Amino acid sequence: MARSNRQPSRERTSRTTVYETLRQKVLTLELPPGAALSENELAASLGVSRTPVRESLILLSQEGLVQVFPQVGSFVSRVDPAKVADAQFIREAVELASLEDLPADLAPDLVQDLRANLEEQRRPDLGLEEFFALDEAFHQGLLRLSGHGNAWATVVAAKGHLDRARRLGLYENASPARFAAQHAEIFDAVLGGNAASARTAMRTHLRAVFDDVERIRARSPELFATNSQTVPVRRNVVVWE
Amino acid sequence: MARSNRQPSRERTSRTTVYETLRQKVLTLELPPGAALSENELAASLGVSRTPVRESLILLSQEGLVQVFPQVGSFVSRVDPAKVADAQFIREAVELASLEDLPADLAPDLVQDLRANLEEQRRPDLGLEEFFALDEAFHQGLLRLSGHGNAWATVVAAKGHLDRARRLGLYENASPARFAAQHAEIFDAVLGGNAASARTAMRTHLRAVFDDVERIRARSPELFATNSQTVPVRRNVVVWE
DNA sequence: CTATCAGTACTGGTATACAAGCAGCGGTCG
DNA sequence: CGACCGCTGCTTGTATACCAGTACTGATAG
Repeated sequence: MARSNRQPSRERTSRTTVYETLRQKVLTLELPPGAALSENELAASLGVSRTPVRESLILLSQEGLVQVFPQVGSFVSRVDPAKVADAQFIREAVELASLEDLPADLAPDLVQDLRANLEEQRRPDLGLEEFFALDEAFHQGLLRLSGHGNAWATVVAAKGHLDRARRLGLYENASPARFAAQHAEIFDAVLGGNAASARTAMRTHLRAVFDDVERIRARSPELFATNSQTVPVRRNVVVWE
Repeated sequence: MARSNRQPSRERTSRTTVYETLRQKVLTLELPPGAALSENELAASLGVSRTPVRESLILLSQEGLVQVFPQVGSFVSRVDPAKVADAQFIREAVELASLEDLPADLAPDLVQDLRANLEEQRRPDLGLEEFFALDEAFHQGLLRLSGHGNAWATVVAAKGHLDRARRLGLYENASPARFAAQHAEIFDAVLGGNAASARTAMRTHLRAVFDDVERIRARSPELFATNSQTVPVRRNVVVWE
């Protein structure tokens, strides 16, 4: 067997790379909702054994991004509108609350980072994935302003379903410019110390994508969970060679 | 053909029981912060193989309750004051936000549950663990009133460090009566439709334990993480028999 | 033709074997 | 005496073997 580059020195284990790879593929919809994930197939394609793959799937399962049915199969979770709503509620609660804790004088370096971030968002040739990365950094940066940057990890863990819905929405109308403008509006209100309008702008912004979910659902229902209990279906194993 | 309502027949796996057992022992401080967790020892004592134990430790590690150092060992995380603060912030944000979403007419059955819960909390011979269980149910019940019951799972995942600090505090003064009274106060304000006083009462309540953390830390510093980088130390393996 | 029922190939769950790294002990050599 | 260095026993990481359960397939009986 070909032995891959062995370098498990510290913290960089096979499991972490497999986990990050799979998580990214799920969030970017490269692995679409409903896709079957075979531990054996993933292990073979990633060049590792079942163990790290399996442990990654367990982690993703705890995040709600993957569903594991014993003796049946593992599947990318369909986007659950209820979970999208939950994530929306949590995110709004946390981000709005952080605006209340903004200090009188903001940390200059954090402000500078946010400014540069907004500048990047205005680039006309921005790709969607680039915009998502900037968006993530922007919102985490806002949390940092009030000293609650670590809370972002919790928000991230909860908003997997929301993120996939967001991507579905952006893949359709593909207009990050509108969100970039909203970001700038929030930022200006924060800089001006106008807490009330910052709250309003933030709430408007966070609900913009959320309101699109039903529209997307009507167009691509197969990506969403049915209200009834999700049913695992083993796909036909028809291989031509 | 009607597809049979397939429910995950074997949700009860070794891993889930091991995970729940370990998590409970960590939260109740039966496994105190800093304790060494050997996968082999745990497997032997629980009567299973390393696999489910290991997978449980990975899950607990993702929750921040356990730290795993490759090739060194696994340890129960020391209570991190920063994470306690993060959990406090998130919990306060979510629970206060839910109060804003309370419907005009509350669901009668949920109200009845909460009323019975509060009645239980008044029992004079209530044990600490019983009180904790009631406390959890009460707060989740409040979230349910506003239709955000599922958000509790996210709060639970984030508040592991906070819970351990709470237990440390309660083990000392052991007066759940004060918290029970605060619960009743919140509930009365909710029933009366007085959103403002409900918010105030909730905030006061949630911060009561939090303010005790520093006092506890002064008395039992070994249970808390040092601000400097935590250093894993392999304990001496001296066994007399 | 239809219904039934084994066969079978797959699934994830668990147990086990082996690999690689860290720390302390104690002998050895300068 | 002191620095070094391999031995030893532990740790977690990974690979693999085996198990129980499930669903599709296809032959077979009615």
